[in-house]
Amino acid sequence: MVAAAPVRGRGKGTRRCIVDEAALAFARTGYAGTSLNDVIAATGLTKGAFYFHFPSKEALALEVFRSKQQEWAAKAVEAAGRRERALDKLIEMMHETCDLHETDPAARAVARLCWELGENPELAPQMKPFLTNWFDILEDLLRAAQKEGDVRKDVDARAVAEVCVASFIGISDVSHLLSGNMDLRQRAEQLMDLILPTIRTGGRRT
Amino acid sequence: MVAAAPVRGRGKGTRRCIVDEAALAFARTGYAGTSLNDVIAATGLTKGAFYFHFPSKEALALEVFRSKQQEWAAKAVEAAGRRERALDKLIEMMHETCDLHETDPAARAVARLCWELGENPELAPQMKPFLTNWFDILEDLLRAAQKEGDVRKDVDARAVAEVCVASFIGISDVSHLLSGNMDLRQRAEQLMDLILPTIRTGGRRT
DNA sequence: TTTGACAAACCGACCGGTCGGTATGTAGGT
DNA sequence: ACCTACATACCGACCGGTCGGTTTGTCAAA
Repeated sequence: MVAAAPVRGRGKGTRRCIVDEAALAFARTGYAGTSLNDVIAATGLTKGAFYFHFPSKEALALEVFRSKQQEWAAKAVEAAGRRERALDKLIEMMHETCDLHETDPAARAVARLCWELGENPELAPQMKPFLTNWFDILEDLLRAAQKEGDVRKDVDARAVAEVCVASFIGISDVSHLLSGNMDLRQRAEQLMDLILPTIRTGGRRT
Repeated sequence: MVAAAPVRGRGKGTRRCIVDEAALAFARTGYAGTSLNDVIAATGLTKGAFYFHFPSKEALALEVFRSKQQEWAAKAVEAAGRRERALDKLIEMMHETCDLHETDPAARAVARLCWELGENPELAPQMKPFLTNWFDILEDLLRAAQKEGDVRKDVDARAVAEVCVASFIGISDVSHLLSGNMDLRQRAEQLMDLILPTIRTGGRRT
């Protein structure tokens, strides 16, 4: 009819395309605020094509969540590899995450879907690991930093890890609303300027 | 037709009822995820009654936002009044806010609506003051604490204020997802344990 | 090398239901 | 008589999801 159509990526590529476009949409308008029609229109496909690749809107959201989460974690691990000392790794990961949020508008989808789908009791168990995994990663780094002598031995590594993750999330939300993530790095550094002196070896009081 | 109905609170009370019920719904399912029918059903009213009091769903959300925000600020001011020193006022306000979130499930509506409506460019200007007002309040308290000698003179009061607000928001989100706000106080205290030593007079290093 | 069977990938019309919003009616206080 | 404060009934648009059908790629038998 119309020159036989462009024969899209034939399968795997199409699925990727849907996930990427959905990530953008979910990041912008949230899960409930995004209609499948929007996503489908953005991909240039049709409803039939979509439902061949995904059984439901919820399944799409879960895939977006998993996919973007993994992508994020991979970049963080790579960033950590650029440093030797554990405390430097932690800071480097934070900077890399700032980069990611500044560069990729779809990165926000992870957090948004986490809160929104986490409201659903049967989906919450799949959302919580997003947080607890980050808790674990930072806790491990902080413990290592303690062994390396950069962090005071009497700090509660787990507590600090959880505070750091939660605070960063709050900061990225605020930065998104107030400046469209333009000042994310600055805010993140201000956070670290407040926390690091407390946990670093050499100086400070209770 | 149906026994003339109970002649509800006749006006002002009905409006309040709608706002309260809507706040609960928005807190639970967000703006896009909440249907007017849900809210209306929860109030026991009908659509006609709702649209007598509010011109649109958006107007309702804005009223919920304003109302809950004011309620929150009032409690914070009252809490601050219980203390003498500015730094104590700040901490007391934080505790009061924890109480509020533990007690009132609708308190979350403020933050959720702020993010969700803030996405709308023409509504964002009305959402941002929610953050900047808190920034201002904490900044003033920190400056006062500096004058009272509780906070080091060389700390950037504005920066600390913004970090505190943003971090607290992140912490309350995390606490909500992981424990239904059960551990909010604990997390908030852990945050302060990390930040206060850095800004307090007497000890610490750069 | 052709052909025919089959599966993967995609199309687009269509479904019941729900959405936010409107038009009109009416009971009761003043 | 009039206005407030509701109830009832209804609207078109759009929602997530289904379905029958078409096209395209794969591969084996002839």
